Amino acid sequence: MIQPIVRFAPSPTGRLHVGNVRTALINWLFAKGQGGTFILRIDDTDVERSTKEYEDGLRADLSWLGLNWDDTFSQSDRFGEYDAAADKLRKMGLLYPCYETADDLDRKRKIALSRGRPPVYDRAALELTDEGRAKLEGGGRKPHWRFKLSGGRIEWDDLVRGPQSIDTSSLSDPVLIREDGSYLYTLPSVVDDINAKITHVVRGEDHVTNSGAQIEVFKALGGTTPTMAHTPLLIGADGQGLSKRLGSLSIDQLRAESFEPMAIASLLAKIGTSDNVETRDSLAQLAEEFSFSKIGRSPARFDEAELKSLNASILHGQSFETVKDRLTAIDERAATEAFWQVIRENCSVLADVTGWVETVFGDATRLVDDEDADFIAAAITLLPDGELTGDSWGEWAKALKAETGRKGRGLFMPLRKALTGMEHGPDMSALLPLIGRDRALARLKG
RNA sequence: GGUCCCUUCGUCUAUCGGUUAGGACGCUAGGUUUUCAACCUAGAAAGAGGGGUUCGAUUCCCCUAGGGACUGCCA
Repeated sequence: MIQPIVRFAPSPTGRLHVGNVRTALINWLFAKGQGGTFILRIDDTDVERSTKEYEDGLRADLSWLGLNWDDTFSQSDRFGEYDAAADKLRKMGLLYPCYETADDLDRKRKIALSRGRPPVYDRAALELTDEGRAKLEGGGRKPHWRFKLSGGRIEWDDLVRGPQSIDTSSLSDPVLIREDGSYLYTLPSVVDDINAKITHVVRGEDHVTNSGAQIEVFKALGGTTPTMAHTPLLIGADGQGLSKRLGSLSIDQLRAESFEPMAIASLLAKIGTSDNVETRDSLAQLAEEFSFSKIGRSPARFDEAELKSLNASILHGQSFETVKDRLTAIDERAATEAFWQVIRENCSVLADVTGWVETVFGDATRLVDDEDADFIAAAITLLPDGELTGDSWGEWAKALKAETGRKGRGLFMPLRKALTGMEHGPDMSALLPLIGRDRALARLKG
């Protein structure tokens, strides 16, 4: 098999969100699993909405996830190529000028809809005479340009959806060039795919009908049509489309919330597939397991709770060395091996350490029930002398048991609450040395 | 309105006409741990509804319902 060449082609008009990233990830996993090439193409033909900041942001997001690209380029550098392709289509009679305004088109659509007809462009511009066109242009009107669809059926074998057949007569001729002369993504995308020798176009199923039209453009330009794969879209935990809640699911925000890249990658790679949703250590591992045949046809559910639990399991296996720098960034006091070993089991995201820093080193709120007051008083006098060690907790509990007759939960829970202000948390025998003698006494005394 | 896609435990899914409908996560209970977590064991938990075809339908066909996508001078 030839090695695949794929591309991920975001528009720098916003930050990457989980839906985008899933497409990027699937492209990457497929390419890398086959020893292929992953190209990052910046679709910035819409100069109005595209910004350098978003472009930088999207590169940062991909890099953070480990989705490195073998090659990258921007469409804004390639307008000459698109001009040449447009000329070629014009000469073939497949690109024709239209003079309707956006309002005109909107009105036509509404009328068609109200009559129960499909809102497809009526090709009125094709009826225009040379004189008619000259008159419009004389009046200062500039055309936008549409690609003339064949009207026949377009068929392809989709790697995810199987055999596809789209009737182009039910589609509007796509606008390739805006009135202001700028390109919509349809033509540049095809030109670049041909030029970069893209073998597989892998994107969300919201592009299925686009693919139908684009296949005709591929054929018109004499390029080989890439193999298509359209993956089902993501939906939220509530079963609704994700698009409505993009903001809360942007990659930079998940990063800010201190999620692990591999938790995100694992979840996005596994949901909607026949594999179990579990974490993997590396993208390479995910790539090895990737196959289009494992991807189902119904929408994949992205659940933040599931992400959190995957994240926790990654964190629990993380060595101190791998998180040391990030711990230091959160709080110097958290950056010790002993501290990390004790509290990591109680963190689902790394940012949770903040709470444990407070519990261990800060001002933990003392919690003592009235009926335990005497018991705590006894505990103060029986706290082992000298520096507290891993054995101190056991000795202390033993002494208290002998003194007060308490045992089990009634013995240790009042101590835990008095020392940490909580009913749960890491192992007390490990926690006690970290809290230290001075703070322990201060908290017991209140 | 039209076109396309989808519907199996709470969730992600397996099943290529005959199965006690399997697994994973989650959940519940017990064990273990002097908390929580982790771990071990056990358990509850599913074919959207209605018609066909067939000796037999989760599986094939049709209808209905529900969900998703597209129907842009967005990508």
